[in-house]
Amino acid sequence: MRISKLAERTEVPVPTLKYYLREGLLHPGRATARTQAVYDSSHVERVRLVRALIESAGLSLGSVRGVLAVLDRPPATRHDLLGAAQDVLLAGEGGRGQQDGGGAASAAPPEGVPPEDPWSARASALVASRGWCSDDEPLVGRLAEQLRAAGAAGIDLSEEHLTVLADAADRVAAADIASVPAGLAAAVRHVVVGTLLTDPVLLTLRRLAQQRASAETDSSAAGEMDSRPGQV
Amino acid sequence: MRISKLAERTEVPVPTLKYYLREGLLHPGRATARTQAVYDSSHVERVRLVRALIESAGLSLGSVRGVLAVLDRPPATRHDLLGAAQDVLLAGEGGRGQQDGGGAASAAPPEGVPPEDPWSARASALVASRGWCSDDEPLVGRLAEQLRAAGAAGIDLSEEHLTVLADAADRVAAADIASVPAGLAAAVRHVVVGTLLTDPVLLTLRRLAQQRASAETDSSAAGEMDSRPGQV
DNA sequence: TACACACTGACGTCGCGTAACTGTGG
DNA sequence: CCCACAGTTACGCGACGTCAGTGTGT
Repeated sequence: MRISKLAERTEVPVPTLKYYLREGLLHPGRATARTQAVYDSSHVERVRLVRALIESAGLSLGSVRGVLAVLDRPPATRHDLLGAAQDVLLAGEGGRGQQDGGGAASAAPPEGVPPEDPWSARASALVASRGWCSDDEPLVGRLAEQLRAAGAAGIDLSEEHLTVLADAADRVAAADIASVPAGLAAAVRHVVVGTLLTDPVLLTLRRLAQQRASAETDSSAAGEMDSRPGQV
Repeated sequence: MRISKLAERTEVPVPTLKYYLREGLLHPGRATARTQAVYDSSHVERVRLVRALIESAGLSLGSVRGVLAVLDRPPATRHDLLGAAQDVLLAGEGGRGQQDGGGAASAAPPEGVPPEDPWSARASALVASRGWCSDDEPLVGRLAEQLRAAGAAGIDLSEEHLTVLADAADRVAAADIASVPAGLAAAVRHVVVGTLLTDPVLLTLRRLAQQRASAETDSSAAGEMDSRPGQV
């Protein structure tokens, strides 16, 4: 098929397809002449994948490029698979995370162990208590950063709450891994793309469930209300 | 304190603070003269909150504005609380979601019920089976859209997998609601900000747990590997 | 005077497309 | 001859700041 057909089948405008071609998000079609190229079902799938990652998972084009790179060059072993997949998943979902701390002058001297602020400590403790691999610096660091942000915003997660989150993550992850197909290429695709695309699903479900949970609490206690808007 | 002190305490540059002031993300300081204003701890908290929502939750400034509006004008009842909170949470996290479908000409006639594609049906069924309020159109619609995106990208969630996600969401939501403080203003803050800031935590934990789960599977079966990179 | 501040508008950068222009072939 | 296409460059737009100028108080 030619590009206009591809545009029609994917519901993506032709100029955008050309843009993706230029950006390397879409592999070139097979040229039949110097001004003619044909595209096949792989292109359709690719475009749909790109759109899903952008629209649903909220990835940037750059992150999508990284994902595609992994999918195209699947790692050789299943162990490498997860590593590569995690690298990609780290880059995805916003890309913001940790810039330099610049914490001015921490009181702690530059000993062997870095300052080890309470958030990092908590993150490490959680990971350790779960038996999760603690040698994965980037993810644990990201977790610490997120806990720090929550704390700075006035949200202090109770230990129980955090445990529930970790427990939920554990169950979800078990199901994730259990549903991975046998083939290596299919596996990497399923892990990476599946995780990225079910992340928003999980969050939506959380909101839906919150409504329900809140409705129950709501009906049980309906008298008390003090609206003191001062506490920001 | 004056603006330079505020900048120092929050580690946000003065021009950026002024920008936030202009954009209405930060309430003005109390003016002591026409060229002098003082800021207090509420400003410090506010800035930290804004930064956390932007950096950790990945919200846009516009979404942050919406969140702050709800925090500043908390709804009158607990029931309204959840509604308002959900509205905000819908707007947050990217804002992309559903544009017009433009599905050309669906075969189904324009009967009372809209086409009801399989993804919407599945979303509704899931919500119904869980006993979640099914009258919340936007969240269910978003869920359907996310399922559709996953399907288009070649990810078909099994019923079991989806159930695990929903189950996890249920447990998390119960913990979320259980940890809500008594005061109305504090409650809305906790629900909205807490959810937004623990969303990324949950996703990070999922990744961490995936590593662990994968490592176990990895060690159990280590012989089979067929790398056929053709399948996209 | 010198300085910090308030306020304003212009400017810059990056991501993500869109549109316009110039060929070339069926 | 016309139209669809390939390829390239230019342009636009929104988001997120950053800078520089001007005025005012201490």
